[in-house]
Amino acid sequence: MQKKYLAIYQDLLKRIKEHHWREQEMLPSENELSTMYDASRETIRKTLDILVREGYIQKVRGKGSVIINRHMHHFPVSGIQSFKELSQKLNLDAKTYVHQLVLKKPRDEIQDQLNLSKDERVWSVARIREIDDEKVILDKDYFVKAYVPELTVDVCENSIYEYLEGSLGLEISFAEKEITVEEPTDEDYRLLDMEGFTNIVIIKSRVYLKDASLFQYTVSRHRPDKFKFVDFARRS
Amino acid sequence: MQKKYLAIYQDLLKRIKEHHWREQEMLPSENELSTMYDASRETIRKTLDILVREGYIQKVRGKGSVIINRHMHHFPVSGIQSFKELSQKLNLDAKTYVHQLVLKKPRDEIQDQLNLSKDERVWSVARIREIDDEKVILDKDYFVKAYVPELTVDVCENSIYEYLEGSLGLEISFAEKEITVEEPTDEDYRLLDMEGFTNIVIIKSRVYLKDASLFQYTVSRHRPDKFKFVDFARRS
DNA sequence: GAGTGGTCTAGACCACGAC
DNA sequence: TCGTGGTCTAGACCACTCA
Repeated sequence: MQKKYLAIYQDLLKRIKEHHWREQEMLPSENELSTMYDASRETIRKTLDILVREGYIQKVRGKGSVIINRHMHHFPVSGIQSFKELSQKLNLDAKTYVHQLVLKKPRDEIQDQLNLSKDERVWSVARIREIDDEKVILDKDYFVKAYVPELTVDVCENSIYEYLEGSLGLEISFAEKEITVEEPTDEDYRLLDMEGFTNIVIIKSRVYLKDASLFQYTVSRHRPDKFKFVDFARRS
Repeated sequence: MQKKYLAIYQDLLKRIKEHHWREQEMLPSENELSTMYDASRETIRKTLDILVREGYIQKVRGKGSVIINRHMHHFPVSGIQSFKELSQKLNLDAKTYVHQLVLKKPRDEIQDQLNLSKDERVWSVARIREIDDEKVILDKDYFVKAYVPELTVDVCENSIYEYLEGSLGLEISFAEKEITVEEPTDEDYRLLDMEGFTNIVIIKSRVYLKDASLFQYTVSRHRPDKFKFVDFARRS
């Protein structure tokens, strides 16, 4: 049997997306849902927790669960997503060029970011992303060889994540990201169509697997006009 | 009695921060914790869920809960925080100047962002933040009068959030944020020390209360060199 | 096989909101 | 007072890891 709380979650999510309830309207109470889905109240609460976390509903003590009007649900751009997933969702005219693909001992900064021992090697990939025929993103990925033994230009051109999760069976779990804005380097000017822009948005990520091992470090450099980030945050 | 799962959470968090366990080390199992704290396993799981959500531990099925090495725990800059909380945590030399404080019918964009009816009024506050004697942030806040009946220059100079949560008893619950980079306006050049910078980082937020009502819209404009954002994201 | 976390249950009591 | 969500329990079975 598949997980009950996930099945209920998917059913509720579907109904929410189909506007089965208006925004500001109340969901059925936990007890009602419990009867409706033939599940214990704790199981219902588990599914509602997901909807709360994802910003679809807000629970109000003594009243019920309110459907939230979420402006930003239209821009599904946060969280952990591959460039391919993203460009498909947003229906972008996107191309990827592999600029570099080598297996080597990384320089100190990368070694430090990935907590590597002296002699470990990493796959170093540099890719240029073209959107609407403009080169606007430079992605530099570093994968620990212990987790990713092989990597080809073909895979890098298509989708590394599809390969990692599909063929290698790696399970990505969480990531830390840091966003800053800096001056472009010579390399940025050389590889990207910077037009008049004199700043570049830098997203540095450390990506972890399900067993909490760190396997990837990425530096993604975006031309500022093509950058947008959305976030949903709960207080404490 | 205070909530048991929160008490346990705080105790575990304290121990983690005191490096009671090394990174990569396992926490005691859920059954052991259950005995240690005289709590049911479900209660223990509830406290562990918080630690997982906040990125302190990662659970691994069949093994246990691993302490995560979280580089970014040193930069507590994400989530919902007031400028005062932030500057205190980061120990900044910061000052705030109130540039404008008026109660008025907002312009269309604001009315739209706050889902307001025709005649509702909002407090419109513009504040300039100075860090290390440079004016680098321009904050424009809009508060729905129905929730914030009164606002004074004094409060705006100190901390509006302290006033809202302390004196008014409002409970902030969650926020949607959107980060983009744009060209500075004349106003930015006039009010901020833009030095040579030709871009500005814009953070737009909608802030909601515990009952899911939208009460604040904010546009925060940062000089790019003084901007940094960190994020912790879980996959699906 | 023993131990771990993941799911699920039925029932209890509490705090809060609405009437 | 009644219904809501919030906390907590004791116990069950499953899926997974490791020796």
